[in-house]
Amino acid sequence: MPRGTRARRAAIVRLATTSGLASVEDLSATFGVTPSTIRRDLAHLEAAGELARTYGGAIAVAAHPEASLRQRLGEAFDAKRAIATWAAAQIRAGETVLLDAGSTTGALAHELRAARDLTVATTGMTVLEELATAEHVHVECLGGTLRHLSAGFVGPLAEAALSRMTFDRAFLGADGVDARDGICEASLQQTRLKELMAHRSEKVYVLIHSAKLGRRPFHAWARLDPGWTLVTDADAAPEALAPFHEAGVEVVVADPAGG
Amino acid sequence: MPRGTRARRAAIVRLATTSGLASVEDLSATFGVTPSTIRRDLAHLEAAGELARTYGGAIAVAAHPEASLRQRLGEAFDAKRAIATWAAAQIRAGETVLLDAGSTTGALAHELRAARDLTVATTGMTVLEELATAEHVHVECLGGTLRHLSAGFVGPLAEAALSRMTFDRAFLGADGVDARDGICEASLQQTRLKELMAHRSEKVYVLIHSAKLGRRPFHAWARLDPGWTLVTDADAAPEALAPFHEAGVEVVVADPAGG
DNA sequence: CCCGTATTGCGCGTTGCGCGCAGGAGTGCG
DNA sequence: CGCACTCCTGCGCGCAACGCGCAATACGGG
Repeated sequence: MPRGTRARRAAIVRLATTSGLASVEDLSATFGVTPSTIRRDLAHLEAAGELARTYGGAIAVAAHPEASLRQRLGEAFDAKRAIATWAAAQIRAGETVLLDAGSTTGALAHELRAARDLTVATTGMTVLEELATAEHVHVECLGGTLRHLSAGFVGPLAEAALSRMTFDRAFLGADGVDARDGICEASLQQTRLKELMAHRSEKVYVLIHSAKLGRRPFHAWARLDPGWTLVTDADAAPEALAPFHEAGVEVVVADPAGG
Repeated sequence: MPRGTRARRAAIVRLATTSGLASVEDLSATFGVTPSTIRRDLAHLEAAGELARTYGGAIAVAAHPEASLRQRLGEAFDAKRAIATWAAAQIRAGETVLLDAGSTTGALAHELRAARDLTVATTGMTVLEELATAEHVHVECLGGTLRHLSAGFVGPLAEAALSRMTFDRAFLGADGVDARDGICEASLQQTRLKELMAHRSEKVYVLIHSAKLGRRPFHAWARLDPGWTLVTDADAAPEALAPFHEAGVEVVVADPAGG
């Protein structure tokens, strides 16, 4: 193998997956080889499933990695969909609901795309992306400072917007949840916002997949007033749910079949 | 529109996204139209970011189409990049800038992803998506009611957030622009917001690709105070720019090479 | 050293593509 | 009702990109 072939093909994949698109002409100029060679490279890479050919170039098959969020969307997909399906079924026509940031609330938004006569307010970009093309859903973004890690909004603008609205139901996510301490998050800014969200809503649901139950990864807590509902998936261990029952929290285990 | 065009294009998207791949020949046979028509359909759908063209057909774009990728697939990419590159070069370290909703401002956001010591406020989802993973850029979302068509925010929440901030520079998009009347949009809600955005900013730029110059597609206008700058691309006809020169508007023609 | 394998550049014929043109269907207006 | 306007459609043409075969070249093992 003439030297550099392997490296060149790897570089083509890297270029294509970072910029999304790569043209035969550009690649040819970049590597100092003829377009024929590039075409052959692309044919190889396409056969290997690393790229897709286009007219005049190649396109990344799975665009940017964007690991953190995409992976979180990927993991526990079935559990999140089950939770989201149950949550979506609680919502009545004409209501105004509040969706927190996070992948589980994003899954809920996905279920609501076909809804009509519904107002959704949110602090999460995943929710916005799901509902961006949902023509018949009225969407209010609360705004605020973008937290890059969670793709959600926090801070004064979000709090100010919250003070101008109330909601029939709030669906909150969490990094951890405890029967007495409430919701656990990485920062007090987030927990203050979640407390506000809960206070502005008639009914509060905490959507959390079973692996996060009982976890206490951080030390900022949002206390919740009695009457909230914990929604989790069927993999939840009974002993993990017991403290919530004892504390008088309503516990819902979402059926994967979509009940 | 001859009946069925809309339905056929929707069906093409469905076929492509379910089977992953669709050829021009097959589609032509399936719908009983000529390959030319299918190619035009695909061109439309590609510009809308719903598909990617391949040699002889089309391929489904990833489940969650990456913003920047959709933009590259979309129309007038080179022009928008040229405008965005010039605009990005105007911004100084430590500034706070305001980015309107729209694909051109999305392209500007793309150029700012690697920036440091910069605060970006925006009403556009394309901007948010571009900067979602830009760790070192401080992003403020103004919030508001989502306009599904333009993927931007308008209304009271956005206006309230604007009243709490001021900016060094504002970069506005437009559906049309006129030397005397200012910015043309589909609704007065949008134009009022743009007027507010302009008033809250030291320097105002209108980013608009040349095809929109002189177009008056709607009848809601945002008047701009003197001193604003029109930024367009090299395809702009001199006679289209003349009225702006006469009105004392600073006109910038962005060099595609990236000057 | 020799040989097999993989790669490269080049020229060829083929194929799909974009564009311009003309006709037709739907829409809004006087 | 006619008229202008817009959008979609089919067709033909020039062109760009493609795939393929050929000969030359580079690398690695026996």
